Amino acid sequence: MSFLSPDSLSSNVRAAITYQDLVPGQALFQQGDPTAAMFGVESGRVRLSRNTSEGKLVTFQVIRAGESFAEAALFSETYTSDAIAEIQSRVAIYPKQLLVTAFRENPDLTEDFVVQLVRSIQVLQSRLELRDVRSAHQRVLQYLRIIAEPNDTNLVIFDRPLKDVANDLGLTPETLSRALGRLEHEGVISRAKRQIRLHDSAVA
Amino acid sequence: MSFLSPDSLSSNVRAAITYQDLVPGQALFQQGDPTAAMFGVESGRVRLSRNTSEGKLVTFQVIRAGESFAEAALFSETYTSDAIAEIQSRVAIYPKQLLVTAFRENPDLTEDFVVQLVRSIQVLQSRLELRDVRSAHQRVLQYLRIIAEPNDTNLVIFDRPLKDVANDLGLTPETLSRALGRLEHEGVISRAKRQIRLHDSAVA
DNA sequence: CGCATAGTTGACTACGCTCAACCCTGGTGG
DNA sequence: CCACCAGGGTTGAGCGTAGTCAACTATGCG
Repeated sequence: MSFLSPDSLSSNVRAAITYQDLVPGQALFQQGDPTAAMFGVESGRVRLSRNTSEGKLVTFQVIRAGESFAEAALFSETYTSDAIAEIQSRVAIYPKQLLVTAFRENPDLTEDFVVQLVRSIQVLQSRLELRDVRSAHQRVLQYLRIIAEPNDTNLVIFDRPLKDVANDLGLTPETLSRALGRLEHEGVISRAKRQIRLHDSAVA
Repeated sequence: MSFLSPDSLSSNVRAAITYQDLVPGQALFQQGDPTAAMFGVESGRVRLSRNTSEGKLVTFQVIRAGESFAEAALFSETYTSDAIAEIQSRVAIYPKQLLVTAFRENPDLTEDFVVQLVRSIQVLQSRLELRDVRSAHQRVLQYLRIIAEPNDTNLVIFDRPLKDVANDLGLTPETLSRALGRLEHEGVISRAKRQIRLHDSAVA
């Protein structure tokens, strides 16, 4: 990614970046914590989520290697969600104050930063839109289409348990399993464990 | 609001701002249109929404007088949603290129802008979280709590049809009606048409 | 006064959730 | 090498709740 790549930062900024390793399930920060920094995932996978009062887990975004997160934290007093490592991960820490001052001197950096924010908004919007699809198998199909689109290849490979995917979709694992089964039965997709191929009939 | 208030803009920027009046139902822009500007609502009410392939209407945000919208458009090629006037409205038009250059010269303005973006993200996050509450009456209650919180008074007054509110919540008007009826019956709220009072038992 | 729209209520349906049992895989240790 | 185990995934049965369709009332506006 271009944003926050080493050569886009001045040396003094680069020097202030530290790193942290996280074990699976470890929290980097929690909702309500005072904001101290934004982060980039060097390796592994971090989930931004929140626990509702009813005990449900709402996932806002899943951050993978090369992506940044908690951009919004730079302009907020506290974090608005939890950040949990789903697997062993390594994150880069960009101290808040440091970046804010860097932005004031470097408009290009700022612009890249804003682009990231906009991207977050768009991700959240599609997630919200997805939730308005009531029928489980339509929602799953839509989800697969969204994931498959960028690659353009009609292949979707999940790198995490289907039960997590189900949760992202606002479904139970059982319902997701049945939905996938039905889609396969209808000939819309074919699948081998976590690899799913969308047939042409799924594009329509 | 502080952002884009007249005195925070240089005179040449101010001069380039134009205005447009919208009749109820009129679209200011539609998803896919090339982005030309961001906007502020001078008076009236504008809805940012999208029509799904299944014919549903997903509302991302409702913009009221004094608020700005389509900030994300400044850093995107096309608009990602429709902007529809829900009632007679007047919007200020801030041309894209103009603002982008203004940002490069005015870090304070940029920071205010970013704060707006962050706010959008937080709004979307709570909307998404709300959707994870399955039971209708719990969801409605949660929604009322969120709306009531800032004012701190336990009174919620809707300025638009309940069927629109229902749609925001991902419910049908019938279900919302029943949910409100039930909450009232349980003594959690009391209501007179579109005015709703939350009782202390609703805070828990 | 009459029409259109919003809101309410009722009966029925359908779909996803819950709970439970079962299979399958990968990993661990004897 | 196999026995065991834990977690993920699948399948089944039954239930509950929100959606749907319809009829009716209430409200606002010409």
